[in-house]
Amino acid sequence: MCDSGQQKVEEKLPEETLKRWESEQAALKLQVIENNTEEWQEDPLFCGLERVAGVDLSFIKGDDVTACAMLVVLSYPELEVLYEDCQMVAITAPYIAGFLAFRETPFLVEAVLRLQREKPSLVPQVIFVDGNGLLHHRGFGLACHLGVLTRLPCIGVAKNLLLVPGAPGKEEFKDQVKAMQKAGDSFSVTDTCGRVLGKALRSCDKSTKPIFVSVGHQISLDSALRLTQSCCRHRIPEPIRQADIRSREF
DNA sequence: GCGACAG
DNA sequence: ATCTTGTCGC
Repeated sequence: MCDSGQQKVEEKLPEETLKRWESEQAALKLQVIENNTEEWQEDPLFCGLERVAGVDLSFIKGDDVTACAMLVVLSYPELEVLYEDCQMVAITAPYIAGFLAFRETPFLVEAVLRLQREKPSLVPQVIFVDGNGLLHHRGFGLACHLGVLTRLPCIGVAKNLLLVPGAPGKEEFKDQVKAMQKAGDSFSVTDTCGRVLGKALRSCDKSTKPIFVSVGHQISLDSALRLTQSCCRHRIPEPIRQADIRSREF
C-alpha cells in the first residue's frame, strides 16, 4: 500500500563516503594524460596498433550483487577475439551517476592484472571502456579512472549522454543529432565554459542514435574519435560489443 | 524543492 | 545494468 512504483534496493551512502570519493577523483585526476603518448596514435592508419581491448560488467535479472566482469582483447585491424577473461564478482558499491568507477573499477583492474601476469604478450595497447572519461561531472569518469590505475591508454564510450552542468540543451541537442547524416559525423559536447569534453558520434549508417566518446587516458580526443570509428562494425565499437555479448553468455 | 543522472 | 516478442528491413 505504501509501495509507490518500483523501489530499488539502494544502499544509502554516508555523505562522508561521497566526499571521500570526490576527493579521490580529484587527486587521481591530476595524473590523467589527455594527449597522445604512443606513436601509433598519430598514424593515419594506426600503424603499430595490434591489440585493442574492451571491458564491461553484466548483471543478472533480480540480483544487484552478482556480476560478470569481462575483459576481451581483439586484434587490430581485424577485430578478432584473441583473449577473453570472465570473472564472477560480488559488487559492493551502489550505482550513483558520477561515481560509476567505484562500482566497477576494482574488478576491471583485477582483470587487467590477471592478463599482465598470465599473458603479458596479449596486454592491449588501448582499452575501450563502457562509460565516460573526461565527459563527467568532475572531469574524471570511469575511463579516466581505469586508465590512471592501469597506466594504459583508455577511451570512454557511453551509449547515453551523461548530464553534466554545462552540457547541451535538449532542443539544440536534437537538432545536432539530426544533422549527423552519415557514419563518422560528429559534434562536440562542451561544458559551460565552452571547453570540449567529448564528441557525439554517429558510429554507423544504420543507427541514428549517437555514442559519446571522450578521453580516458593517454590519448587525444581526435585520436580517440578516429579509432572508435574505425572499430565500429555496429553502433557500439567491437571491443565493447564483444565484451558485452560474451559477458551475458555464462 | 524536485527532477534528471554513464552502468 | 535488467525486465522482453514480434516485427520490419537490408
